[in-house]
Amino acid sequence: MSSSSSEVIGADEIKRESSRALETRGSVKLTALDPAGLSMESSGTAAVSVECAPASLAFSPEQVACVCEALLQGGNVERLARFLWSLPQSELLRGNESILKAQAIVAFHQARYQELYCILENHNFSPCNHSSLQDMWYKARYTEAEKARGRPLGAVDKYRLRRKYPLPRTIWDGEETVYCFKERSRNALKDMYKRNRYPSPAEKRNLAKITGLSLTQVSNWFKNRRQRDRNPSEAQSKSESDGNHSTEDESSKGQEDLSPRPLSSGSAGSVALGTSPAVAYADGATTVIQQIGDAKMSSLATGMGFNGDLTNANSQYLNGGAYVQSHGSNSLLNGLGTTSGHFLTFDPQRVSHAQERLLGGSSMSYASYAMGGHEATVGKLDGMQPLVSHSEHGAVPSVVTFATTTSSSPSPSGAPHLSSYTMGNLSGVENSLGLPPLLLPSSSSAPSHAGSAPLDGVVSDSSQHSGQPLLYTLNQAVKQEPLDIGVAYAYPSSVPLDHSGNLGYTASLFLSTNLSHSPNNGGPLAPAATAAITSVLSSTEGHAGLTHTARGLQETGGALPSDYRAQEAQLPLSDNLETPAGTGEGLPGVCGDLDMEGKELAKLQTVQMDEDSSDL
DNA sequence: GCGAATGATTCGCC
DNA sequence: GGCGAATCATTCGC
Repeated sequence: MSSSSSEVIGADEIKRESSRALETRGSVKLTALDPAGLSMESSGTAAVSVECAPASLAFSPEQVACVCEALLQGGNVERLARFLWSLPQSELLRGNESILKAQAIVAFHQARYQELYCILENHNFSPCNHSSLQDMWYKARYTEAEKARGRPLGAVDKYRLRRKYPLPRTIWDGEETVYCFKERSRNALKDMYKRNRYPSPAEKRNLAKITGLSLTQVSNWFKNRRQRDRNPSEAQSKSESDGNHSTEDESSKGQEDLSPRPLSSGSAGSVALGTSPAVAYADGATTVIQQIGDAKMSSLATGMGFNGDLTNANSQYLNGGAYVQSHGSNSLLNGLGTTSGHFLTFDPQRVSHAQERLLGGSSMSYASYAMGGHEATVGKLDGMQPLVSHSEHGAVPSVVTFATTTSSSPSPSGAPHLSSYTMGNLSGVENSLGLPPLLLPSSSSAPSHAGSAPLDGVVSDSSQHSGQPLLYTLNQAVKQEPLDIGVAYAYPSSVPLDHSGNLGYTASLFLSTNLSHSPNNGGPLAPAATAAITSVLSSTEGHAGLTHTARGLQETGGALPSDYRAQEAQLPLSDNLETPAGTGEGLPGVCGDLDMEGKELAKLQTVQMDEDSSDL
């Protein structure tokens, strides 16, 4: 608990205040001065004042969830626990996922593992939470076992625990993984390998996107596969494991043919070594690519498969297991004058390794999925309107203002880095910045965004802040971003309580007391976090379900880091939305698969409060 | 516990 | 930067 607990109103007091307000129904004016801010006076004011009229005295479920998310991102479990404790039992029993997740994390952190297991086993969680909850599930098992055995667990011990305590289906999609790779991913890799042992970088990227693996994993897989194919003994074992159907045997035989070694052997074009054609289906017409000699043409075949609409290729790949391309091949083969039923012959023996790659690559026109898909979302989103206006809206009955600073160098471990609202360009800004009002989609003007697009809609609004671009992201969850901005800024905002109708002073008070500086309690919650939560709490009912996350890009430190974007791509999206996979080091995802990097991010997001966490 | 299978890493080469 | 080779670490089945 914070040393400033004498000054900061605790959760119990929040409850009392809430009850009192219930009785009086009168106007409440609360002012809390965070003593922690006194030390910050040199760089800014830390006074937190709250004035609010209790339009309603309870959080809406969405607001509770948003606060939970924000506190989760902040990483201060104690605050989260206090907040949960302050909630009425009815709120806890609603089964809101964010609350459940928060409860699970608190239980995990407090080593109440049975409670954790109970929560995880008895509530269905959305896929975007699976990864972190799975980590929690296993880590709790490990910790229990370690305590029971009194010694650290080895890899095998952990493996056996994982087998002993399989993930509940509530936090697992049910798809089996073998050696960390899902079967469908492995099939996709094998299928590609049968066509081309040396996929181009673009093909690897596509595979990474399809399989949900990282580019490195894909490359490693091909490298290992080639290496073990070259080893006769391993080839035997491989054929044993892979020889489940005739095509495998054929390909296995062809794999020798596919090896780079025979490139210069034999008379060119005279011997058809790999005669089994690669067949692709183009809009119903069959295009056959016949492999003659070293099947370097397979590169083309592969390119054909992935050419065009990767999204299509993706879904078909995953759904069918077998490789089917409905229309992508057309665009590729256009230049070759292909019509249905044509045979394309190709003699790779005349083509060098590099030429082959070049040839294959030149024939393909991959959509740029690198960051393009994500960046494309950066732009002005119509239908946005200021939800929180400046204080000149005097008619707004309630005002929540706080000014604080980050110049006290937030602690690297405990300081929450919720940068849901961060500045786009802080260069040259010394102390305080006034943040523009948050933008939220108009409920009437942007109906098409409801439930889908706004979840990852990034809005650039350069008009609000001296021409400096600000990005606002609307997400389902407030995300944590490691952002250490060495400047202070203030966020004045009006809170139209009459919009939400149920933002009670409890919320504001909670913010004023628990979200303000509390350096002895894990450090101050970043102003960005506070601003985000405030924006959340000031949301209207029409925006319920959305966490309004205003986030900017800090240009001072350079461009948005790639992992940031990667993480962005992991945002929970509707199932019908394509997740723009990052470039390379993949992002399989919290919502879907995770690449290693993404997993780590997800882990960090959820279990970072575990300070002595070593094996994450 | 053991061995095989598999993914990841390192190193040298081109 | 990608590749092959060697090697390590982990996963998996027995």
